[in-house]
Amino acid sequence: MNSKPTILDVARRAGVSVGTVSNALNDRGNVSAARRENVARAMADLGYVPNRVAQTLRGGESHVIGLCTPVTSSAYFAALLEMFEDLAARQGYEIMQVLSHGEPALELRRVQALVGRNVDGLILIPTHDSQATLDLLAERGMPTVVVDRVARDPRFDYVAIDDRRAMREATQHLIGLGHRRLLYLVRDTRLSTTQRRIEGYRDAVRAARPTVTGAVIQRDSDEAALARQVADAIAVPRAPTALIASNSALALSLVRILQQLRVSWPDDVALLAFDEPVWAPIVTPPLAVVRHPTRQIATEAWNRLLLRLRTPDLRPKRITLQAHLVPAASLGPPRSTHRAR
Amino acid sequence: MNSKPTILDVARRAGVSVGTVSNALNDRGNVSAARRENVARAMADLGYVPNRVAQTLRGGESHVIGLCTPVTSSAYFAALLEMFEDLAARQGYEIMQVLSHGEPALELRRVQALVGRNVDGLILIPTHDSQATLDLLAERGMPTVVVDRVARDPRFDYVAIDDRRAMREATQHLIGLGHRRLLYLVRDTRLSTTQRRIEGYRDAVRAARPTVTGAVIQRDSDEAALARQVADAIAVPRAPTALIASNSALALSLVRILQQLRVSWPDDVALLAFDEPVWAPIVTPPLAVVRHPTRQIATEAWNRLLLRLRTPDLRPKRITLQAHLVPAASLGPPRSTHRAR
DNA sequence: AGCCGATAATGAAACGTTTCAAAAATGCTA
DNA sequence: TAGCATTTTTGAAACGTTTCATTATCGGCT
Repeated sequence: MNSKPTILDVARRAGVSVGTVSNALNDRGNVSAARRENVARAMADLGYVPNRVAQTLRGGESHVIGLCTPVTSSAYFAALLEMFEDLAARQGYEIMQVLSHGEPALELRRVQALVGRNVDGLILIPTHDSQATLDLLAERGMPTVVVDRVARDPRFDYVAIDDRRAMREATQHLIGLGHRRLLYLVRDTRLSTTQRRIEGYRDAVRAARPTVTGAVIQRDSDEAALARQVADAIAVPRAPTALIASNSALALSLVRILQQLRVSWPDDVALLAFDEPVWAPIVTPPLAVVRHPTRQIATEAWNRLLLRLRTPDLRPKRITLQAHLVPAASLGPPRSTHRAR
Repeated sequence: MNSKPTILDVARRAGVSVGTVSNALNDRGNVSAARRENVARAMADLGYVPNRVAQTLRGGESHVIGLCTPVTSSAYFAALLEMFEDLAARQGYEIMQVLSHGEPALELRRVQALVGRNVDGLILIPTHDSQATLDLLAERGMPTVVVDRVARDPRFDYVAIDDRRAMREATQHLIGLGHRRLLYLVRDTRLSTTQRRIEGYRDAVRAARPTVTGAVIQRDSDEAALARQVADAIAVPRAPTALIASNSALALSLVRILQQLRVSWPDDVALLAFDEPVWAPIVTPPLAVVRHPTRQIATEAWNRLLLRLRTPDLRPKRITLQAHLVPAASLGPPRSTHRAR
């Protein structure tokens, strides 16, 4: 019990030197079939499991990839983790995940922990200000792929969706349906993701001025305050006829708030969410969303990181993916148009 | 760039020996204030980060806790991970998560990977048959807390909810509302969690026999097949008046299916889910659930594991927590009773 | 000034691998 | 069978820490 046989134990039992065991283990050439056989048996008998820690210390490669995300409770991040873990497992890597809770200082500490553990590379979903973290990583020459959410830093690879375009197209779609007064709900305007989405939104609104107006409401996670704000925005005479939530969590809040206010969609307002909550198809009526290409993001980021591990001085690259509108019954023409018919 | 200063570099720069740096770093006694100061400055200048790998190799403790779960895309597991990560970060640990996808063979391989990485301890959410994994862990004397889902193995600590009781009480509640024909949808009957829930369900049904009957439908993730089965079950003359889904994913499927069949709740059937999907409050009408005490599970498991790390030969213990019914509008009296009024 | 007991600082061993130069064994050829 | 070229095998160094037995330094007392 509690035995941890080492390579030395194996060597003794097989009657060979540690060097030979190591060679057999990593099947390098130069080990005769007989020895190889002996060693294999000895390993099996003892239940030997190579000590990755020692391997790492000696060899320099840990075969651990760090993953730093704000949280995991969001379905999007959980899905990313899951995909990375699968990719990793297939290729002899482990994932070590660490949470920043969106706070720069905490992120730095947690990433430092990863660095101290000799991760081979890192996938980072940054906070609104990851400068310190990025500086650390650049200084250490840590292979890193940044996903989403931050102004571009020329030292790193990026995988991101084209938020601006996706949001512009979504907004145009709403305008095309006849909506003239829009309202966009966002949470953290410090995130470049949010900023780019707002830009896209404004692009579309601007192009249709002055007929179309687009407001933005910013709120942290205080749902009660958000509820008041939404209630106010909707109560005015020329109220918005289409509401857009910038992510799933916000969409959940918004739906709850509208239900409480007894505002229904698409009759009273059209409803759209950026990011795809699992429950989009089952609210009544179903919610239209802008879908993240999650799987693509994960594979692109992973492939890029692995490529960079093999070829460290690759020139940093930005990989941009497209997110698309998935229409559903929550979209409809504005009420006035509706009536006009 | 790409510099990885070691303790030796720090020692040189501070003009002391490596031993002293180590002492200063882990502030052990016997280091004069002056030296301590020097060392601190040298570390800051060089951007020194202790190499955890070397520490682990020498010291035996890795300060990494392994976490093996079936998936992360379920909100329940994602929440557990998140809580563990927070607890870990606070106490100088990292979490290394690994996914079994519910397959015993894969689980074994992934857990072996964790063992090879010298994790100090392990939190395991088993598959339907984790015997091989548990044997491995027991043999290595790996401190392990098992969460949920498996027949008890006397060698390990357990944290689980009282599925049987929770399900019995939930079922009794439905019966109390007047329901006489129940239908329980489950996914994997090989999981002891599922089995115990079914037992609880049967307990309640049996106690109310012969007035009350309770059927069970088992289905893998094939939603189309499930849809047919549900449609059939509901089409018969004396159809069930209350449906229960055994977890969130199943609840999502069920809601979708019922919507398609244009069966509404609570008028046509009462609806209840074991496990709490985020969307429970926003489907119309809101879904009643049996809520997992997720936070409690996480803290109990974590505390127990840390206790066991400090005191290895603790006697294994089973910690049982209660899950409670959270009523909502999806529960109502059966249609017939309804009409009778 | 010389000693003594504390307190500080040092340096080498050890953790479990991999790697690599060197030694040993083997096979071939003449 | 001696000599040489290969192929196997070996043993020790190295990775970056911690630990611990030694040694050095210091302050306080006679």
